Amino acid sequence: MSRQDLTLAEPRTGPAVEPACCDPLAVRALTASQAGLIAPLFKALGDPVRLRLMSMIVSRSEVCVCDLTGAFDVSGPTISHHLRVLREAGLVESERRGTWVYYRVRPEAVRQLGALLDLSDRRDT
Amino acid sequence: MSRQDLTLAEPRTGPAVEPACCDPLAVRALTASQAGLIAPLFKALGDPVRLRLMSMIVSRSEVCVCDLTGAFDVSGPTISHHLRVLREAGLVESERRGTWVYYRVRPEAVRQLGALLDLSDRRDT
DNA sequence: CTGCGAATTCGACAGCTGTCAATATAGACG
DNA sequence: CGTCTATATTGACAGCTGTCGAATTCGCAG
Repeated sequence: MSRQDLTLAEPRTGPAVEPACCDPLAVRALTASQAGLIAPLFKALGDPVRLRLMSMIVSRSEVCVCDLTGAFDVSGPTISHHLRVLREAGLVESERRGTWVYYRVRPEAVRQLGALLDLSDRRDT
Repeated sequence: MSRQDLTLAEPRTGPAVEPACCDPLAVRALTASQAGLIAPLFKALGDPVRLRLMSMIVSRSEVCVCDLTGAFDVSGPTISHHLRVLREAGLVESERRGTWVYYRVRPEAVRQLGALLDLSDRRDT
């Protein structure tokens, strides 16, 4: 195995996933352990509200929650819930500054997923 | 909007998503319609069994179902179910050849997701 | 301390999802 | 035809998920 052989041994404390995990899917199939670590990240992106939240956070450097809640048809608590899912997946992080809370993307996490989907070194097609 | 302004008007018949949809998340946030089209693709990858199935299919040119079922702890019908989810999301396609069924990746779909996660032209970080 | 606005947490509930066993379908081969 | 094998579909069920309103926490300004 190439970079790291995630044995899933040590109980992780940090946010869900290491910066570099696996070769692109095109290069080498995932082990069950690897899939178990990475699937939750895709799952977190698998809801339209969360995907759009994510896109709003990624496309800016930092976003105040107060700017997010207005952009959706769902309630404040629901936005909070989705932000929590993204945060616990390790895709974003938040910081309170006074009254407001700001969200930022965790670029390593996004890059990891992007790298996984890279088809450039596929055997064919 | 850059390439295509998905109005979600016409009732789609084909597999869920057009080859090119949106700018990378880093460039421009998704509209609700765009998010509604793309989130199901991420959702399909958001299960460990499906992610691993996907990785096995992508990393080969073509895979027989008979080679997939043995690699998991779950039953045959469950594998069939997950393959269906991947197929209906438009991530893979299948072809029957005699007794066996072969699955192939749909590279456009994977590339679309990968492009979405590209952070290279972000404003900062 | 009191009150206020921003954000989160709690509790509830309808609907979805992953799983299996049982059944069905589709070719291949006599 | 009839049977064997490979996949898929069906039906059922426990557990998860997205949503809301109500209650809570956290800073800040009086």
